[in-house]
Amino acid sequence: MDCGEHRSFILNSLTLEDIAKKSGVSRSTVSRVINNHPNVSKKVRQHVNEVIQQTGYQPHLAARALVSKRTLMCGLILPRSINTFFTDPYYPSLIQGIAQACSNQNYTFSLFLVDENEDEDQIYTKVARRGFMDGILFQSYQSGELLMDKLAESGIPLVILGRPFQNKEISYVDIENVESVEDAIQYLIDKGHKKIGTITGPQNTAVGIDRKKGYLQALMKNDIPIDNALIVEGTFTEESGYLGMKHLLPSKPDAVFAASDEMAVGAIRATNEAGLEVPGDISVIGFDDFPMRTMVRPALTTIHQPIEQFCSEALKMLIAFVEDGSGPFQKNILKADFIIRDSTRDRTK
Amino acid sequence: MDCGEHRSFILNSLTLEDIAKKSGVSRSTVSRVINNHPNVSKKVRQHVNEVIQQTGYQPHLAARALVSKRTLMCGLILPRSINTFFTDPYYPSLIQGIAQACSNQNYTFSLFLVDENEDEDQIYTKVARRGFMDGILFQSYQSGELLMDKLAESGIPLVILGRPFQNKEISYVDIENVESVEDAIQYLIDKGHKKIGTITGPQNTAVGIDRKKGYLQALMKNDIPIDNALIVEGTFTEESGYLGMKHLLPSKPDAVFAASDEMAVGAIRATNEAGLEVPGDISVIGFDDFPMRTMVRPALTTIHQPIEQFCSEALKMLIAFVEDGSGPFQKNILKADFIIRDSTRDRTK
DNA sequence: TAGAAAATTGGGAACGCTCCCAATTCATTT
DNA sequence: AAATGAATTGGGAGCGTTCCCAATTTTCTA
Repeated sequence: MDCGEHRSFILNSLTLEDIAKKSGVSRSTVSRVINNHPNVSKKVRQHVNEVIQQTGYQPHLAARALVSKRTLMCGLILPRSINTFFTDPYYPSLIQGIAQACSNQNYTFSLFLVDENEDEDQIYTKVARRGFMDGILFQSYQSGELLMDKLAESGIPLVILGRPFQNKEISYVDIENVESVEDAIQYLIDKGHKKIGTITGPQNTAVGIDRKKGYLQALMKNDIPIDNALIVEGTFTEESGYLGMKHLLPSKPDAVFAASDEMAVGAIRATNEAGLEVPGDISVIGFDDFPMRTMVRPALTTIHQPIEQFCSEALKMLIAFVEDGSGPFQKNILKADFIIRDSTRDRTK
Repeated sequence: MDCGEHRSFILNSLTLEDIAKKSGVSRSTVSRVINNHPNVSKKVRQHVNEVIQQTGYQPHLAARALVSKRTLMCGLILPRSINTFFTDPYYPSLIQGIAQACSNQNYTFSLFLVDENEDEDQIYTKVARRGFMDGILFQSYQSGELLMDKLAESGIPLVILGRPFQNKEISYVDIENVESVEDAIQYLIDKGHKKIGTITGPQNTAVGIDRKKGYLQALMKNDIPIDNALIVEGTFTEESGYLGMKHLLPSKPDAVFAASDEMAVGAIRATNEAGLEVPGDISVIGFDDFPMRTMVRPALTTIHQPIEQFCSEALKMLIAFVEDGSGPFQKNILKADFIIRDSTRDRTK
């Protein structure tokens, strides 16, 4: 009778009923044990747990999802444009952060890379199917606005990563791009810098736009005229920072804010190649402070992007929507700290 | 009666039965239409399709999975070590490739980033749950062998990306690392290079080991003594290529094979900084040929990693296992072509 | 045009779980 | 010791599909 006793873990396909029989209780009781429902006597609970342990039983997720209307899975939608996805450490960082957050919350995430000009309907139907994803995390990107609207309209729990482009009533999480850059530029001004340049991010990204805005606002608040020769657009890559700085050097800036650390590193290289020193001749500030760029010399003064917190906040928001229904529009803006290291110096003394 | 006609797409939760009623046929017939079963009359099929279209009906995936025992989802397991995940363009490329392959095959993939020293049991139970993933793609990495064995043992369809470390009977797909590097080194020898150095990949990775092996074998076949001063270990990053080349330069190599394009780029930078030219003074060969590193000057002679094909082969293999059961151990080794560009030159004339 | 064969259709059962409610057991009170 | 109430337990129904088989309709053949 008990011929299956010798732990056949292989392709385990026990059901609740099997466990029930093995432990001499009912299916319902086993279910209660598994889901930690209170109304089970200590003795029974322990015994059932032992049986579960030794059989290696695992509830069938599809069956569970069918009745509970919850899959504990969420989708992460990212644009798949070659240049950003590979060269910008932001995406790997984001993926890592979301993976970590999901792991913490016992969620699983599926990654959807959408071509910027892919058919919206197609990806929409792929993502928003019933009994599939509990909710969607959606990286904001310019050409994704239509898809974003469509998803929002469908009623599936949705949280946007980074602010949407058009101002709309879809909940999102973002960081203080404008304010933090303003702080950084103000710091440069306070420390006696007179010609502050910037290598911006791409102006078709929200962060690219916002960080430039922070730069401009700081200058304006201090009545410093905007000099277009001190502004150049980059693509967040080291290479573009290098080229951007080469472009800026003839205008003789005494400080440059690069909208990413990668670009800052490139900018420093260009500066050195021109026979100038950082921070001796030019102060350089970056943005991101991701772990892998911390061992640059000189250590970068930069703005810390709280990516881990960003991801966990986003997921928490999403899970709240899943559990309580998408409430009213919410935004969650995280502080980004300005961190002073060795690539800037005080020019007032 | 027909009060729901005005397309309430929002939170669509129609069932097969609803569609059946609306189209005046039975649930079974609608199911046949949806799954393209042959036995449905043309007229009925068209009518049902219309109803499906205008209601926006989508089958409930959990319900479907419950009976069909298939979720059309697969897991991709990658190690989450900071340095490789962020700095090596291989991982983004792989993720992109798998995403593309899955999209083509109508699969969805979930990404699992596992800490190198995470509890195997925990991640195992996360991944190998019933009614969850149809199969698993598993990036080979040294400390992942235990988890890999465990998954293999569980009977879940499994394909390893890159060869396992210990030779075992688990199906995998790989590229010809050894052979392709041998070809490249042979080319250098044929073109009159006398002192060929290498910047290897990390020797705790299979590709790092294999590419070094290719280098060594080529030298041995040509009776060229191995000079340890001409061998240095890198980490696949540009920085490590730069440092590696600095280390090699005192030995005056006339050619260097770097186990990744990133390292090759760093090596060229170090060469130039030392006042030497590529390929004038030193020939440099890379490995990867990923799209984002093609605009380097001089254009890199390199070995093309067929990442797209690699991913699609892996997924095809996995799907075959899902459909027909994991057959006997298989390996699928893809050719990696040697591509001659401008970073090497002929020294025989 | 009857009868047989083929094509189409409908409904029951099952997948493995959760949830509800009724039944049972146990502890408590008078 | 009986009555009351609380804690525990078991079983039915249902989640939305697919699959099987029987029933019905259509088409074909003699």
